[in-house]
Amino acid sequence: MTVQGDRRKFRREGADQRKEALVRATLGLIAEEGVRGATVRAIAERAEVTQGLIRHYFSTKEDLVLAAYTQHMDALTEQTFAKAEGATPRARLAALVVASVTPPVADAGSVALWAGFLTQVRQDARMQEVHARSYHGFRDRLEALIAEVLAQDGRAADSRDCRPLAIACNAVIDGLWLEGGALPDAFQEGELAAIAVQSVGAILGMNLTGTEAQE
Amino acid sequence: MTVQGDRRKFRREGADQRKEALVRATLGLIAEEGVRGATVRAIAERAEVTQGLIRHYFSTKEDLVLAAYTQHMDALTEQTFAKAEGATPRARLAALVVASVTPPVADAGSVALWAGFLTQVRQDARMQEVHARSYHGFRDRLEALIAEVLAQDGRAADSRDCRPLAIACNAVIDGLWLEGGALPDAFQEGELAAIAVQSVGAILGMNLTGTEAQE
DNA sequence: CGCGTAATTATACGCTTGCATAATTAACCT
DNA sequence: AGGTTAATTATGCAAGCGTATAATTACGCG
Repeated sequence: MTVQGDRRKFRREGADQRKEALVRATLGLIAEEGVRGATVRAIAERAEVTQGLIRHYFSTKEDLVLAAYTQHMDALTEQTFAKAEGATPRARLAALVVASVTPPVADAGSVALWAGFLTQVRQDARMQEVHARSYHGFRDRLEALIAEVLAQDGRAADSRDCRPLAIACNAVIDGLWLEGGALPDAFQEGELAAIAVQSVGAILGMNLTGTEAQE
Repeated sequence: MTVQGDRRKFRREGADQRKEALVRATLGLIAEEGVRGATVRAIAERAEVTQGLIRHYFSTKEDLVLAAYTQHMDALTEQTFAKAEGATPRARLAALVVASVTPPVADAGSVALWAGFLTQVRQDARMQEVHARSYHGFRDRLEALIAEVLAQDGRAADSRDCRPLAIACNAVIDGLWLEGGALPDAFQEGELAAIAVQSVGAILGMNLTGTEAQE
């Protein structure tokens, strides 16, 4: 004769699915409510489990946040480069630039997420590592693409020349990404994309406008 | 016969001085420990008062944070433009660009502060207002300076042309400011400044290099 | 000099937080 | 089938949070 209170029914799930659900819940909460809103209880509720389960999969909340940060940054880079398609290197670069300042990569939630994590990046060595890896990962791929574009034009394309260009292009992209996400109403539809393509073209000394649609 | 416990001695101060001390303590804590570390108790301790006094000057902690944010952003803009001196508009622009990506404007604390506040910007209408005012304040002054520079070269300088240029230049500056602050060890001394001057020059279609030292 | 009052301290309350631990139960194994 | 065990829930705890309120005290003013 069991007491049979109104104890909650549940299904057992694989560790990976549960972890991912918890990570998703964490990201959603930080994006919408800020780091402050991402409490253990709120995360559990959004993932439709009870709070104790979090401890079963992540030995501490810090670990969960680290996992969430890693996934978010990886997804951001991947999402951006996935759209960098085209016949010519120049077209791929233009497409990449446009994708960087256009939803879903550039939106208020992504920026809020990024900013929310930055605080913890300064205090947690593991977070710092993910941050550095993510930044360099993006920039190195950007530098490689820039090198391709320059080579196509018969211009010097070794790293000494390309590195500062990549840093500069990355900065414009980041700046516009940030401002678009933090102040969405300050710009017209497509305005940021046009400015981004124009500016990256200027920095590289070539005309990139229109190339994202070519071929 | 007073009980005379070891009650803390204190000095009375003007409202302005106390408010400013509390604001300074708040900014310092957010920069160093993150928003999480800026508790009422920690702020009071750093300002060398007891926590009750905060409520005497700010009716809520939110108000204190708003005051701190306002002061920080205003100081940042002011600090930057204060260094934008020079005989020619071109020299002033170059100096402004360099100052934007050089300490004390660009440093880890300032960036951390900015990121820490961004969360609250999305949730508090008053914070949002300060954010928008601060961004546009900086960009409008930048646009005016760009217009001067273009006019000197005999180029068109109305707002339709200058606005996108100002947005783009602002973005490079912000991007480099951000990356320098968030990842200080990834760049060499002066590297960001050189890239910034180079890139802004490219965007505006002119050579800005070296002008910050001229005259 | 002593009185009044605003500035400051002291204390406490109710809530939320992250984390620990014990009780339960769904699903797999033979 | 039924026992085993890992996944999940339920409950509790100590610490820290922002805020409220009452008790003190420094200081200007007559």
